[in-house]
Amino acid sequence: MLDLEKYGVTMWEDEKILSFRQKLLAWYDENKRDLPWRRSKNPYHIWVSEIMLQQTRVDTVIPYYERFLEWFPTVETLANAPEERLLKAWEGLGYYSRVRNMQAAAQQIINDFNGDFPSTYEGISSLKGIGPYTAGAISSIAFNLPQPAVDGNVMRVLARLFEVNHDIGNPSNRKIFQAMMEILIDPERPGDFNQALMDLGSDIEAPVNPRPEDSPVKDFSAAYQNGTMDRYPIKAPKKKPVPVYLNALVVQNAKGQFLLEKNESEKLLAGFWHLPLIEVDEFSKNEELNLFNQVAESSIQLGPSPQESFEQDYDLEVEWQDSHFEEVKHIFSHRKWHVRILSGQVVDSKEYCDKEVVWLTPEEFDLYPLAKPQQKIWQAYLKR
DNA sequence: GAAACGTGGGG
DNA sequence: TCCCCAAGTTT
Repeated sequence: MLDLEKYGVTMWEDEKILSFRQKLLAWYDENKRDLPWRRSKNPYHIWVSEIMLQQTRVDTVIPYYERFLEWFPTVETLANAPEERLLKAWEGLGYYSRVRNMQAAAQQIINDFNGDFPSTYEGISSLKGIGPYTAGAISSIAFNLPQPAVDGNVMRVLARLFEVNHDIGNPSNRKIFQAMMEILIDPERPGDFNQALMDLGSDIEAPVNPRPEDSPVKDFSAAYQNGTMDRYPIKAPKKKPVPVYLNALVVQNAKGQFLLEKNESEKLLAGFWHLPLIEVDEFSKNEELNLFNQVAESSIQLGPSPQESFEQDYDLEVEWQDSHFEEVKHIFSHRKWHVRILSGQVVDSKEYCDKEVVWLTPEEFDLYPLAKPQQKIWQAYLKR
């Protein structure tokens, strides 16, 4: 057992702990939100909701949750879903490895657990994509096991209750909050206790504009009593996304079809389809001039233009258009894309290319999973 | 342990 | 516009 005193945390006496549980759960019973996944104890449903809720708001999740269970009503249907369908179900939600990991976990359940959702903390933890938070959440909510579910909300609430002087953004400090929760959690209603803290943390004890005076447990809160609410939780600022400059090539053939390519990367937006993208160091002001006037000259100094690289890589001959499109910007957690659109008509195609490409009419776009940047690029193209 | 991994809402 | 944030996990 972790020695909390070593981390400057003095745990309450037993009596105070009992009183806290009572106060918090009474508040939860009166104020809990009516959410779709709270009407179910089916571990598969709880699992789907918990994965979707990772780093994602409740309002965003609800429609995705409903549709996901229609498309994949059971672990088995999820295990056997084709990739395109899987990504389509998650299209727009972000952090797409979540759904890939879910499918891998569904296959684990079929193969290693005889198709039955594991009912122990250890078994649940063994599933792909389930870390300590999610294992605790499913264990406590679906199986009534006394396991803490320590997420950002819980750490923020606890940091204020106990004036914890450790950065909640540092993963190694998670163990402090885990140890506190192991003592505080209500053994009779662990799922409700965990969810009560999360509800409290997402609204009344929100990260910005909290209303601590409305908290049902303000009498327990050291930070509230000492007037130090603004100091907690301690959290280092995040790094800014790194700018990336890209040219998107929108090329159309004689049939009015556009070239799309599957992202074979295992990383960013893996498996999604996109208009071909060519990264450049930076946008230069004379780039547009290069296109029409100075291709040969610029090639010597700057290397091939994006258009030349594209025609070479895709074995196409393209007549480029002199169109100007609005720059598309898209911010990821770690990158900021600046995308310029270049458009043209295919003059000649060698009908061969080593990339996985497809020619689609705009009506057919819906059949393929397209992430947000691509949707933005297409909209900007249409606006012209 | 730091970095990668999406997107949308709100001040 | 910019910045922060949201029910994290994997590598």
